Amino acid sequence: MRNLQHPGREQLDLPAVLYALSDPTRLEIVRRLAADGERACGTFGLSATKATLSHHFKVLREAGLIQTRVEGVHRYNSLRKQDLEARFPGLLKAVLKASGPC
Amino acid sequence: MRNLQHPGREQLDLPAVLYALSDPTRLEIVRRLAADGERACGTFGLSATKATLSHHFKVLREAGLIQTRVEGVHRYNSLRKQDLEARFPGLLKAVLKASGPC
DNA sequence: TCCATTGTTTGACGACAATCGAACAACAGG
DNA sequence: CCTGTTGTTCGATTGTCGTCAAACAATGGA
Repeated sequence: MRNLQHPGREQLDLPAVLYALSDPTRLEIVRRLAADGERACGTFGLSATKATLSHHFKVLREAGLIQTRVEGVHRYNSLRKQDLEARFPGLLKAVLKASGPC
Repeated sequence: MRNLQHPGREQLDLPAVLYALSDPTRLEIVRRLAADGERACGTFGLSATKATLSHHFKVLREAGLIQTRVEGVHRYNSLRKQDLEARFPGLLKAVLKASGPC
């Protein structure tokens, strides 16, 4: 549990990324990370339980959308903007723009 | 069955669009429509059965990605490029680019 | 009118996904 | 140590998805 798995930049899979983004809760997480930068899991104020949110973060992490840094008792999540831009140019920006004003 | 349902431009829903694109078979259909323009359902040479393909076309249609025109015994499908571009600027282009060379 | 073609619908099946409560693990501070 | 905090994992439930075969519908042509 100390070391979290993140796929490499070359392993990012487009269908998996699109699938991860197709859930409203996960899309909201990504929007906030894009707007506010790094955040701990518990600071999103979403209405799901801890277990459900942990599941969504896992889906996002395994799809390569976010990376999670462990520091003490917290997990700080951030968007993998550069990896995503390198692999899928313009995609993240288009999705964020399409998801409405921040 | 004569008149097919297509959502209006304003009704296009981003999670639904991303979900529709997150299946490899459906993504391939979209890629070919983008490359070749209008095509009948049976001309894609995909390995799934008629029933499965019909299901995928329905998902794409109901998400607003394609429109289907009935002519005789054929259903001609085309990408709703302009509606998609109006609602989600840059998204389709980024997805197509990310999905590999045509 | 009969038949072949094209695509949809139905019903079924197995696999997977979203959700939750409860138990667990790791850590920080007293 | 003990305790509270933060987040993960487990087990179970409920629902959805992708897939297929079979039946059906609509059309055009022989």
